[in-house]
Amino acid sequence: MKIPIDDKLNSKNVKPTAMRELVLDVLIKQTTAISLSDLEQKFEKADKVTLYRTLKTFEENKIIHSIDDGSGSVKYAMCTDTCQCNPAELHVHFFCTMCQKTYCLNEIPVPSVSLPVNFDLQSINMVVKGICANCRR
Amino acid sequence: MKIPIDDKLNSKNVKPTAMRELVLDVLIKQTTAISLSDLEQKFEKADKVTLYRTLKTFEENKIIHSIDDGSGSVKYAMCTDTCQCNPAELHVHFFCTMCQKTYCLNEIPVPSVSLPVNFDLQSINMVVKGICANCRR
DNA sequence: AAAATTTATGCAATTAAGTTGCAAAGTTAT
DNA sequence: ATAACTTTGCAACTTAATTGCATAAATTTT
Ligand SMILES: [Mn+2]
Ligand SMILES: [Mn+2]
Ligand SMILES: [Zn+2]
Ligand SMILES: [Zn+2]
Repeated sequence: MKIPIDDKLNSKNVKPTAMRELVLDVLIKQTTAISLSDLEQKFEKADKVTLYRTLKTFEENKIIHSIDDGSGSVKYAMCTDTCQCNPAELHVHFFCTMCQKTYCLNEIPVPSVSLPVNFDLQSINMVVKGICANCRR
Repeated sequence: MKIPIDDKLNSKNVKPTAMRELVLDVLIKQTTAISLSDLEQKFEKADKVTLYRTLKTFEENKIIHSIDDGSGSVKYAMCTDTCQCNPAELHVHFFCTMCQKTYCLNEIPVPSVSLPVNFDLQSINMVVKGICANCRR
């Protein structure tokens, strides 16, 4: 199949199967994060569980990251090329209450917060809700 | 029943039924946020749906606020006396990955973020994950 | 006070997301 | 070619959240 897609998979040590190529192709083309059921609807006949496991595999291998945007279903989006998914490089996510789309605001890092004494930070999830630029106009 | 509890309910225009008094009493005593099923387990024989609707009523009337801490079940905690639940007074929440408890960090306001142009902010959910002071020692 | 109306509660059932078990199909190594 | 391992597809299950509806309780009207 397409060379850059296989390259991506190989570089993340994920074996490029037909299914994975198709899923990664869909993911790369997204401008906003998608859920498992969004993904399911992009295929005529693909099993939800296979898609589910494909997403899990991609996530484990840092091809994508998952986003809990509070909408009730977890969304997934591509990691940036340099992303190591560590706490220091977390970015803010934006959920549009009008179009229900979830955006990675890759340019906007999660601000640091000072916790009460003896509270240890592991990670932060920051989701801004509002109206996106597309819906705004 | 207890006067202060009924006062609280009345002040928020929620009719003080026996069930609501019991539920509010439990909520007031919590030091960390609790889920519907946590609440259910605090009663011998109480219907989950009644508890569910009680929480919804409390939330609508700003007696409590709900917290999506990413644990899979929504948590609830008392609003502060002065809370109007508007975006300006949102606070950070902390989820301990060891004891699974969710804390309201009422003293820590959610930091403001500057969004891309034409993105309108409605609210922010900021959940910090880590180890709490109790588990730390 | 009785009747009518509204509100709250309890039980059954449903929805939807996420997840697991297992067997069949496909792939890679010997 | 055989064995070992990986991936896929289907069925089934789990859990949180939610709805419908009938009964019970409280409030209002007559
Ligand atoms: Mn993202
Ligand atoms: Mn809180
Ligand atoms: Zn939008
Ligand atoms: Zn803890």
